[in-house]
Amino acid sequence: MPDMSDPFDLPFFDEPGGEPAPNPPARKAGGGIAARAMAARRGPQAQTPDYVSGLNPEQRLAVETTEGPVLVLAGAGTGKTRVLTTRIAHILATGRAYPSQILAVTFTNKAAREMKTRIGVLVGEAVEGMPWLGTFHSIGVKLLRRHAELAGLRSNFTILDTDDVIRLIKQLIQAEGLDDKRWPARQFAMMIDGWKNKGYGPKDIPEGDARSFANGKGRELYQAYQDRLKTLNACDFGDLLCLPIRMFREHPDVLAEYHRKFKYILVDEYQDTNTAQYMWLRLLAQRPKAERPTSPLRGGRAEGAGGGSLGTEGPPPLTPPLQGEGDAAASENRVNLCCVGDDDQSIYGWRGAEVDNILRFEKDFPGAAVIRLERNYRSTAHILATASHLIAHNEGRLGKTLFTEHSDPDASKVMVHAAWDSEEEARAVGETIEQLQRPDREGRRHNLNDMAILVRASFQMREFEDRFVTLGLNYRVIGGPRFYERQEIRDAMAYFRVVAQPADDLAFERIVNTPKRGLGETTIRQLHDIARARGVPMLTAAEDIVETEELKAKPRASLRNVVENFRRWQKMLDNTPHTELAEIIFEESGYTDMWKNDRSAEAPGRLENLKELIRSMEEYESLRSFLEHVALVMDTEQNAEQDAVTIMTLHSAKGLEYETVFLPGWEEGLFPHQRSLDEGGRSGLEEERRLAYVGVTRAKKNLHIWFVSNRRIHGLWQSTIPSRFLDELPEAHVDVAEAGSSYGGYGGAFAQGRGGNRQNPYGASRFDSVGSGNNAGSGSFSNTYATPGWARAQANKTAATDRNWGTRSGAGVERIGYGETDSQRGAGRGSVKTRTIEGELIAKSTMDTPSAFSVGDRVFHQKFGNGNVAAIEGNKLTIDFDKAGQKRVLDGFVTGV
DNA sequence: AAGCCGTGGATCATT
DNA sequence: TCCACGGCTT
Repeated sequence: MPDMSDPFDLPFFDEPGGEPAPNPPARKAGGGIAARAMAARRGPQAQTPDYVSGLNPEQRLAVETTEGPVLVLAGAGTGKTRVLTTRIAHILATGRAYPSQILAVTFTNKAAREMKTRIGVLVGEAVEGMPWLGTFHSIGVKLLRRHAELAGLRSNFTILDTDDVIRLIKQLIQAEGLDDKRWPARQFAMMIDGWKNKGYGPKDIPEGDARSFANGKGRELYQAYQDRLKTLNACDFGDLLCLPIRMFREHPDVLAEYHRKFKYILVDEYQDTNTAQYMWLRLLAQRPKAERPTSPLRGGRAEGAGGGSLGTEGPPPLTPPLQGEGDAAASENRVNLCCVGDDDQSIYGWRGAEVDNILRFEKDFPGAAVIRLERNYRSTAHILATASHLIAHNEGRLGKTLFTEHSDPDASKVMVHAAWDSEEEARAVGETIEQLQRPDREGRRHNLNDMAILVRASFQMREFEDRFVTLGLNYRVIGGPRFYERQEIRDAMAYFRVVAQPADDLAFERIVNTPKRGLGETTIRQLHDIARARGVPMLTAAEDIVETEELKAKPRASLRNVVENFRRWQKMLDNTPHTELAEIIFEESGYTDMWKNDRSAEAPGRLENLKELIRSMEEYESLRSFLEHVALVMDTEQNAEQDAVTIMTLHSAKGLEYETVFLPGWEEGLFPHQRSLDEGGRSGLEEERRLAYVGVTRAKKNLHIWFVSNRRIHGLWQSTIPSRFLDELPEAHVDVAEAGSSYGGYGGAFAQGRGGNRQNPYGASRFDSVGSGNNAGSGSFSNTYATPGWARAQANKTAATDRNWGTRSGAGVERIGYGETDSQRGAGRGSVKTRTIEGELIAKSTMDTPSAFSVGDRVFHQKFGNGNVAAIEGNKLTIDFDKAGQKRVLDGFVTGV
């Protein structure tokens, strides 16, 4: 919600004069929050309010434990949002607080929107009276607009997007006389973001970080960046968190004001909080008398250099002991903080999220109630068991086990499928989807809207798209380039920004020569210099310079025109409807003409987007409030109108659910992603596993997991081995699909009914031979292994497996979760009936893929011809080719001669 | 101002 | 392999 035009709370539901609210609001006759609250008070224990009646006992506990710190561990599909919204409704209805005394934070705008809507439904009222429900960033903006001067800004400051930031940093790098190719601005922008996520100001960054960029001038550059932001009266996304923290630290009186104000604090997706967000929360949640002997805010953290201070001018003091509210009643000191999250769904560590925040909650907030929501309402028992079994392989969990009370005897097991390569994978998934779409015996069909393909990396999407286009299957991709990131939208926004904020130099620079007006680099540079020298905005500098002889006639006339345009539009700002003004700006600036004259394929779409932009502006009351909205809300609603399969990454699937979910690409290197393992080690692997857990728990009824044995990565075909995660699935709940008839993949099966599981703490999850009298598809596998691919896979695997058993296991390599049953292994190995999946053993026991070749082997490569193996590194061979010289190739591409 | 070429990079991606 | 970007040419 935009509230730039109304920087203060809507008075409507606000607490009278900021005084505490011991009593429910008595104003506002009829309906509404107040009336509900009154009703609730009339009969305190008389009856259960209907909003809690549908809750299960744990949920109800989470809703009704309003006082003191509470951690709600909400497993996937356990009604997390319901608890949060009901809890708020409960607080309101029982008169514990006014809407404006509740601080509720989410990570995404989508989550905030959903909560607003749902609270609205519960309390039967639009939730305009919840002014402090929003994302960390939007609440940060609100705080900063109120207290801008305390943060060194003016209250009409600009929020820069990533694009602006990069351009600004680039200028700074060049100004430092550094090579902007050697030191990419984008990279530095990311570093700054990382620092701000940790709450580091320029003074606080680790020496190593400072040295690693810009010839060791990292710190100076960061400082220069902050200075520049200040002069521009601007801040970046990180500042929206960091500046309020700094402000609270430096102005305890202001902080105390908010301590008095916020009676209840709620946090969604707590496992995703980063260090800065954590500090922010701690500041707001801590009460003067709370005992916090080891608060990290006081620099108690080992790695928190300089106490994690944020200052740009000198290390800010450690949080002073907060006093002055001394006489408040003890109950006033309770930290009524409720954090809701799921440590098992923490998948944003790479973005600075600290799972540790949630793991540490009970230590941080002594006496915290921890409530576990484990009753799952989403998935079948098979899917839940699969998810639980998988995630049990992680260490350092708070520990939850999802269960369901609804068992469906007809529920299908989780299916694992194998395909030869990714193309076949796409084809097979497409086929399955088409099959599901056909009406079943009872004439029901599966909607495409109820199916999703969740990939690990976005490059996987293309193959599915290609295939679906061929099939004429509707699909929608979530997470592509976003609306507000499109060039034409950014240009348009830049025009608006210069009109609304004449000092916005970055916006000015962006469009001063768009469309082309003959204002080239030299003119801009001149403007820039003048503006800097005089300390005025570039627009002002431009206004001055056109009155002089400094510019040549052409650019001078052109620039004069630009200045006149902007001055005119600025005058219209207050007395012209903003959508109308927008159209005028597009017309008069020549911006629409620019695209009309553009004959490229995208041009019509861009014009369409501009119209869409104007349409979306209608919802806002002013240009300013629209700008505020866009700065914070970078996404737009997806139109879910037509029936279509959804394709998206696992990351963007968090929080969603589908009847049927496809999880392709479960191969070592892709999932878990190699880079995660390289950079994150064990914790990287665990985060990947949580990602797998998120994927599995998205499915309500049907789950299909796929892996292929050949995948093209960076243009090279690589032979791959099944993901270790496959092996971590519980055999009792998983079936391996038989090879599909039409796509000639290879299949496999679980050994069922071995009853084993004894040696394995998790229960064996063993892909094994089918030749042991199990039921699954008896006898139907033997005819599908005629493809060359299968043969090759077998050959490679056998060699690798032998090597593996011969050396690695003997060398004490960890074999997680494997029952040691040699007889089974012996039976399976080498037999034709041993399914590919046994390749799993390799993934399990070794981190790399041993090659089937040895140094000195004579080999043949299709492209390079014959050669000798010179070195082996995993599955990568260095080969001296007779003709082509030395090359590094993957072992899958050569054959022994 | 448009087009060609060489280079580098290539998980996830909110605000 | 393939794309995007920057620098260069025309």
